[in-house]
Amino acid sequence: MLSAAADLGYLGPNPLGRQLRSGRSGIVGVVVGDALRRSFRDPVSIQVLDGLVGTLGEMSLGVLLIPGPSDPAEAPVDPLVLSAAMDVAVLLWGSGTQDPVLDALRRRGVPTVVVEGVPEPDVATVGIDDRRGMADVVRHLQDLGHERFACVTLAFDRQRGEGFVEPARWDEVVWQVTRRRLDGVRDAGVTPESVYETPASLVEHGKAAGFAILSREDRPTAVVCQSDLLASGVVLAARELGLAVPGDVSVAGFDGLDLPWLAPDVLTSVVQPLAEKGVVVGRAVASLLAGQMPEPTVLPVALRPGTTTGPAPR
Amino acid sequence: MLSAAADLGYLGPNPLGRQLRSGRSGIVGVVVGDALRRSFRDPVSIQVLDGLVGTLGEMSLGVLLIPGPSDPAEAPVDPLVLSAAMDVAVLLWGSGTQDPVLDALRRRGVPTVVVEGVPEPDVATVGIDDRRGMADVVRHLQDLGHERFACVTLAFDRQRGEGFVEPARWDEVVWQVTRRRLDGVRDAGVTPESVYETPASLVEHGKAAGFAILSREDRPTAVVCQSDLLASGVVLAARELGLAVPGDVSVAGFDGLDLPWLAPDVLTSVVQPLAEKGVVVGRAVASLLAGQMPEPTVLPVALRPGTTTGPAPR
DNA sequence: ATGAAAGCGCTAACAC
DNA sequence: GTGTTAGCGCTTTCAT
Repeated sequence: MLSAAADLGYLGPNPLGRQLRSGRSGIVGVVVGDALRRSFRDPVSIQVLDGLVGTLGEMSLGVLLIPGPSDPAEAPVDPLVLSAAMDVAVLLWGSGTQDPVLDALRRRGVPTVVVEGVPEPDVATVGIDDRRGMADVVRHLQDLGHERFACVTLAFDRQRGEGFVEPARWDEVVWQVTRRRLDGVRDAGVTPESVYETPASLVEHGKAAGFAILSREDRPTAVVCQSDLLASGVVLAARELGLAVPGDVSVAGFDGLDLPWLAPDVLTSVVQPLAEKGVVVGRAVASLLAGQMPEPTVLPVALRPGTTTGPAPR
Repeated sequence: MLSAAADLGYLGPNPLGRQLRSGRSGIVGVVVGDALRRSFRDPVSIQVLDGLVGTLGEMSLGVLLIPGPSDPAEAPVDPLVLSAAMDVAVLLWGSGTQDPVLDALRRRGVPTVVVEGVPEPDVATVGIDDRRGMADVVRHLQDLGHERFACVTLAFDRQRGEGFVEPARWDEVVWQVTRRRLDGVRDAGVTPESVYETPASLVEHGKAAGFAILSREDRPTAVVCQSDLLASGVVLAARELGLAVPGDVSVAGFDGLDLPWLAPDVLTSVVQPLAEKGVVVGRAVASLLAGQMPEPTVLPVALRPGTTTGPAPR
């Protein structure tokens, strides 16, 4: 009988019918917080996505990739956000309040998990204690005698500026990750001598920042970066400028990535549990599907001292 | 009136209804040829995916990520392949004939684009001329006087072995990319002194291969690698062994990636148009949706001589 | 036990 | 032009 059906051209149950009937698509829309080409080059997003896909796969849920806002000029909301079938949405790298993507999802009534965003009552949130992690790494540098700091930050907002930012703008940071990590530095009682904004977490931007910061006459003794890729760019810049790390300048990052090509150095960094974050997001998705609103989760981070930080010179 | 509807709890048109009605889900299932954690760490897949997502986005199509076969022990076909709604499927890194994933898609009647696979009449194929590219880079090395070659290859099959492979197995390569690039070496008239299989295109595996190949007494003068990540691992291994590149050993890769952390070296490589490949795949998807079977496409590659290859020693 | 029917939310066709 | 209806393929309910 089954073979008879096959002969007649029946190709198996049509998922569309089941989906309409059940009201469920089995799809989780994941808005990566940026153009895909950038997100995908970012090991941080990748590892979170990996943990997430694994967890969702066990629940027979698929991941629909949705590009986040890319060019400042372009429409901030991808059409898929507006019209794709999805049971739950995940915003990786949730920006601040008043995110147009989040607003659109709210209007559609799509339950949403925001990663690294601001906790709000109607969305699930998963984040890390990055403010404290940043404070920890700055204190580590203070213990080593450092007093003159520069910060290399992620983008402040959709404009994605590149270059030194005057102090007046330090409090006008729209993107939460950038903001919290900058606040962490100040929690340790430090006012950086300079803050350099980068448009994205890439080695090349870190390198540019490193050249800009370290070729000044009055260069700082410690450079604190908001990501490991940025930090490794700064290390490479220092090496090319003939500066010893950490002899002349200490460099610290954030994320706790493996950076084999920095060998023999190991970057001092704040380790965050990336794959676990993906798993926790997956569990939050499951809760929302079950009609529950999970508690906001804040995962711990840990300082990992490496070989790129050392006693302040002189 | 519209606001009245909103007040009554209407949240906009339900995509599920439209999908059932139109018979179209607007979703393209992309089977990444590997566990996501590996694919995502691979800049090659990422760039193709980026070009693909961009092109599909313009057509209002979404990308559903589907993990490929990961562990040899696990089921070779992800449940999503069997039951997710999708209008077209894309197999990145299509293996050989008799791919269980492709068979499953055939049975479901899902039109499919295979990337880097074997052309077959009922599926669209997009690939590159990698066999010829490999022959070109080997000839480049021959012109430099090299006669003693080692090859570092991608995985032969799902077993993903790691280590030297005896000549008897050189013709039993299941995965087509590996096979074609190995054939390319022989097209140039070279029989490698040794072939080293790696389980995945990662710097660390290249490093292991480099140590194994270059610490032998009778080491070759040229190491030809099937990917840039593998090649850069070999370069790092050579450096750590105190060998000069290209003074003592020349190293060539494949893909044409930017590898800033290899600086000041630029890897000699065969450049393939990665993002363009994604765009071409996107166009093939569009053809299939329009009911056409696009011609098999083979994109060109180009040798990019860098600083990691030079005259053979002595 | 097996079988018939209703309805999920939409769109396209048709009637007013 | 505005309104009604049929049906996409499935699952669930209800009747046999």
